Amino acid sequence: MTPPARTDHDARRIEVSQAVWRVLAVHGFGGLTLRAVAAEMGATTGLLTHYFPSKRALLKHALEVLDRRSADRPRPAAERAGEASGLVMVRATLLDILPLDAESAASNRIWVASWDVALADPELAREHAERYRRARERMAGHIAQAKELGELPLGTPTDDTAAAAQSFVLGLVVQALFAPREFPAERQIALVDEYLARVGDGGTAGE
Amino acid sequence: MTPPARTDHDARRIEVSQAVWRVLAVHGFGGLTLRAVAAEMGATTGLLTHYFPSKRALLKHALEVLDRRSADRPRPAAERAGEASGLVMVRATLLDILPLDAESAASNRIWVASWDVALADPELAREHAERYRRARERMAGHIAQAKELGELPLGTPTDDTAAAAQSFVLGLVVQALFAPREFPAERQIALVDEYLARVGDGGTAGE
DNA sequence: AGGTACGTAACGAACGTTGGGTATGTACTC
DNA sequence: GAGTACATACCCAACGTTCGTTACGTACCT
Repeated sequence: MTPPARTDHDARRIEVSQAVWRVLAVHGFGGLTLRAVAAEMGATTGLLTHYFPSKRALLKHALEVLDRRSADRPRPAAERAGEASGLVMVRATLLDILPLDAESAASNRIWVASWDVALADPELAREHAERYRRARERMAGHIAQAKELGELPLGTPTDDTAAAAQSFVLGLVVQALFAPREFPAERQIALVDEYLARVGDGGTAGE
Repeated sequence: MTPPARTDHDARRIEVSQAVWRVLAVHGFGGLTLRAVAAEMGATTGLLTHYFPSKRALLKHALEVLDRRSADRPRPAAERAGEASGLVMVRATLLDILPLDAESAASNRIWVASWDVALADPELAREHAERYRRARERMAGHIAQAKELGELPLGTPTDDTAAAAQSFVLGLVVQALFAPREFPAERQIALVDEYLARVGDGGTAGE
């Protein structure tokens, strides 16, 4: 009656998700087929259907893994910031979104590509909206801290500052993906710092 | 030898493009099929192949139409700005990108959705990169004017200011598409104005 | 009469999905 | 502790559908 657990079910699901990931990174959602995923992991479509009842379920799981990976991935900037609070943390959060290396570029490519299917599917659109809302709230927390520290002016509502900052990085991601030569890592960082400097103008700490 | 021109060839191509447009606005690029387009315009796939040799040709033409439509569409803000120069023109250019009404929301949805296929297809990616580069250059022209007028500080390179501004609106477009309730037109405009006010800080005109 | 415009129908390929078939391991029996 | 029963994991093959594409037929205008 107890599940014999001959193979690690969850581990296999992750393995499948990673294959989905690799297919998406190269061919986008238009090239995401069960056969392509199966071939990518050296298996057959029968294996896929054994772990996911349908392609849609597979897609949803892949997006969740992508989300979790984005949340759990190494955040070099945030870690270097340590337990710093306020503006330093805001900066770290923004930098960790950007496609500064090949891996995060691949992640961002998939994110951007997912907007096609997400915008055409109400449920996926809702989930995406929720993700970005949470990201803004997280950012708003750091911004509120920065305000308390006097690093940011109090004039603008925290929500607006967070929405603006997220807009800025999202757009920068898109441009960097299409023109990586024009937006190398250093320039992306410089643009963020320039942006934060502008936002920080009017703060009371450094004056 | 002269073509009898029983029907207006170019007009039909535009008609087809508009059908493509309508299909894309609802189902995204994942739902773009010849049969869907044919059904949308009350015709058959035979008509489509008569005007476009392949689906890819149809897709490329649709993207061109989208580009041209974005360039030629009514620009309420820019027109109201008239022949104003400098910062007013920068503001108008930014506002005319945003999904402030249903129609421009549909356009933006298609633009965002096109990033999936574009990122997976080198040629389309190159064309997209070129489009955004041109948009930045156009913006840079207005920014340079604003600098001459003393409306913007001279410290930051014009290219960077343009890239930053474009990043900001692109990201705002994405967030507004996914969360239209949280980003109504007024808030989008307010965020842009807030952004421009920050960028303008340090200018010499108002001091 | 002749060529253009377009519908009709069919092609092969690829899609998501389903249903066996075959190992391979665990659980129970004695 | 060997033998049986059984569930799991997976491959393999095929299903019906839908895709892009092609060939062919027909109506219409000059």
